[in-house]
Amino acid sequence: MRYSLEHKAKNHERILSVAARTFREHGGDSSGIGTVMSKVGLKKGGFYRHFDSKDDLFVEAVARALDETGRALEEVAKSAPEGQAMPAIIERYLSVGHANSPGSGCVRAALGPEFGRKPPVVRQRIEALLEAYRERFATFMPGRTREQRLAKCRLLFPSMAGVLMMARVTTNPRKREQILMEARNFFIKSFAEG
Amino acid sequence: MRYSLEHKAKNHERILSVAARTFREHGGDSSGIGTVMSKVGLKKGGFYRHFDSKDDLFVEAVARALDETGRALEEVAKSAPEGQAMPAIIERYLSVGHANSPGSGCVRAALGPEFGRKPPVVRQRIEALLEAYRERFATFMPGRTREQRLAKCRLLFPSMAGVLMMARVTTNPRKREQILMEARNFFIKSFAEG
DNA sequence: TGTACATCAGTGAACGCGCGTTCACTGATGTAC
DNA sequence: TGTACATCAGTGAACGCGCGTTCACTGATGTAC
Repeated sequence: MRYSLEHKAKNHERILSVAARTFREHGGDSSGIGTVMSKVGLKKGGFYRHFDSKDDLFVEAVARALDETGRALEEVAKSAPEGQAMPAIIERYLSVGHANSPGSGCVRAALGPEFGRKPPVVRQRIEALLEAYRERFATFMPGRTREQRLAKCRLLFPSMAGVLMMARVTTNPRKREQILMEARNFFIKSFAEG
Repeated sequence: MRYSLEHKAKNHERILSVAARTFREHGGDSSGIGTVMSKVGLKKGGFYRHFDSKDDLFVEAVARALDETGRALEEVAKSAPEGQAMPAIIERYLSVGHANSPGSGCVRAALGPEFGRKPPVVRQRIEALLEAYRERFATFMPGRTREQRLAKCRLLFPSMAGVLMMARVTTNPRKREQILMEARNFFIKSFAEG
């Protein structure tokens, strides 16, 4: 049977949303199309009416994840006191809550190494998404020129992603909190002041 | 037929060495036991005479990788001029050469997110390996107390791993070099001086 | 020193399973007349 | 306004493939006598 345009758009959204979460939780290589589709309530055969390939879904899911987490961080920044946007962003990024919920968190810390293993075409699409993300956050970054602010973003977000990713190895919640606290202090000192 | 003890030890080493490379190059989830074993020149059925499970191999391969790269960085540190050990380590870690060869590079930047997805028993073994690694490099880190030097390692290595991992997304070699250069400057200023 | 036997690294086949992708088919909806 | 037809989201089955793990079997080596 044929379905309405809204119907298709709604399912497209659902696939993206489920994929963005599942990929971040279990890794892109370990998340099958069949699993994603059945979580949506569809059969895996229907997948190719929505996406060209798994890599295509992967890029779209990364975009979706960056958009979700970017939006959340922007809100944090905007509701922070005058001049405290960047510290607020860092505090939130390096929070225990973020470390404990990879499925709804930063896609770099969850899938970073996979990006570099994708074929060049895919990598370029992801690169463009990350570039847009930096543009989005350069606004909140102190610095004289736009290029300086962008360069700081190019350094801060990957660094924090590395810390978050490694904090997730620790099974002990106290150690996890301590690592994150030390990192928050360091990055706020290095990027949000002076 | 039965084989000599040296024969077994040699094949055990070969499996570890191939796995350490293959896992870092393609990801642990995408590297099969069959592939690893056939690269060694054996059939996959023989794998379980050497390791309990794939997760067991994973941990041993991580240990192997940390040992290889740790050894290389130690040499860099030891042949650096007086007081320049840490800058030398940072320069090497954030080099184009390292970014271009994940298969023989830092296992954090190659497999980091996978660590956090492993069952607690596996994660604890990896945590212990990372702790030993920090102890190894705290020696070269400036700082008054042992705890201070360890804390700096806990921050520096994950941060650099994040930068390296994200630098690998860029397809453009010039951009890659620039990101790494900016990061080298930043981390040397933050960790190797003052 | 020589013989009998136990060990066990490696093989080859099998287990059930999920993978990404393709495709003929369905039937309600949107479109053209 | 009513009818005929094209569209296409979703199904269900199939494609060949590799996955992690198990196991009966092999035969040269190490061990015990």
